[in-house]
Amino acid sequence: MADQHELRDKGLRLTPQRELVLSAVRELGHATPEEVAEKVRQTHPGINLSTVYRNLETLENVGLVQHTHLGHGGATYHAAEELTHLHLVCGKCGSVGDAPIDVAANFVQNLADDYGFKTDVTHFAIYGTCAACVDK
Amino acid sequence: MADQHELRDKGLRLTPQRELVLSAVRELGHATPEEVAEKVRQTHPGINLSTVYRNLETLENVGLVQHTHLGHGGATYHAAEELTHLHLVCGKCGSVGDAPIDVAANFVQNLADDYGFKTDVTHFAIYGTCAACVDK
DNA sequence: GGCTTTCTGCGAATCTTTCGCAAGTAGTCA
DNA sequence: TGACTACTTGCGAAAGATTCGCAGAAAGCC
Repeated sequence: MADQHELRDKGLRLTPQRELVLSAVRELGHATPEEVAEKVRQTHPGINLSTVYRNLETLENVGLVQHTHLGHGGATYHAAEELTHLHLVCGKCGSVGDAPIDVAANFVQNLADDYGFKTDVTHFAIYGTCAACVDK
Repeated sequence: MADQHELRDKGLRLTPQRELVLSAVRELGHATPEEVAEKVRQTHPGINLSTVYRNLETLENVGLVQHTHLGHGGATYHAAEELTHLHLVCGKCGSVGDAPIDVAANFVQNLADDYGFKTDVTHFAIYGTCAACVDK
């Protein structure tokens, strides 16, 4: 794990808290700030929620993590390198499925062609009803 | 305006507050609860924010309005009959553009075919960078 | 080792949304 | 029209999420 280089290269100080926040995001796949804090507390019990928020923001500024809106209110964070799928959120059962970004390829292309809009499909979840709930 | 029928037909009582909330949503196109409250206060200064929230929820339950996530945290509300477009939110300048749902037609189809997922494209905004900001 | 600047922890402040409760009122029935 | 009941409103408080200010801690640099 070359956290040391990654963080230093971005002009950030290397603190235990910061490294832990970053690796928690990577391990969790997607997580709310609250979940990240809980994960980090397993190895560093005293960490403060404010610190988690601040580090998520900092890491996002330098491009190491990104957040996505999965619904309700809260954002969830991902490691930037894992953002290769989009999220299918079911409004009925609340499940979150994944789909490769390819399925959106021509949608993205349409928006680019017709509106000059450069879409980041991963930023917002795709809302709807999952197969299981449709069948009911 | 046949508010009277619409609301009564849904089994709701016809209160000035409720009518005003509904017509505010219709006039504003899309608006946060706070904006709806502000609009309603122009004609009914004493209205309480809780009342706005409760009415938006009630109106949503009977299908007269719907909410969409445009970003940050808050939801924005639309009149149900106007939900014929999707929202293109620019992460740079914050502008919200519209596009007909047709541009997403084959994306929606892909998700249905491959995942059995029935997509409601209007519920979440589409995030990205608008033409004006791309050019910069 | 000492210095400067950036972080962290902590508590308080904000903001948004929800709740409980008592008073008000729309719709209903005689 | 007058009373009755159930649904609504206003208000204040509560809850949850996120941000801020500040003082002490510690990372990186010489």
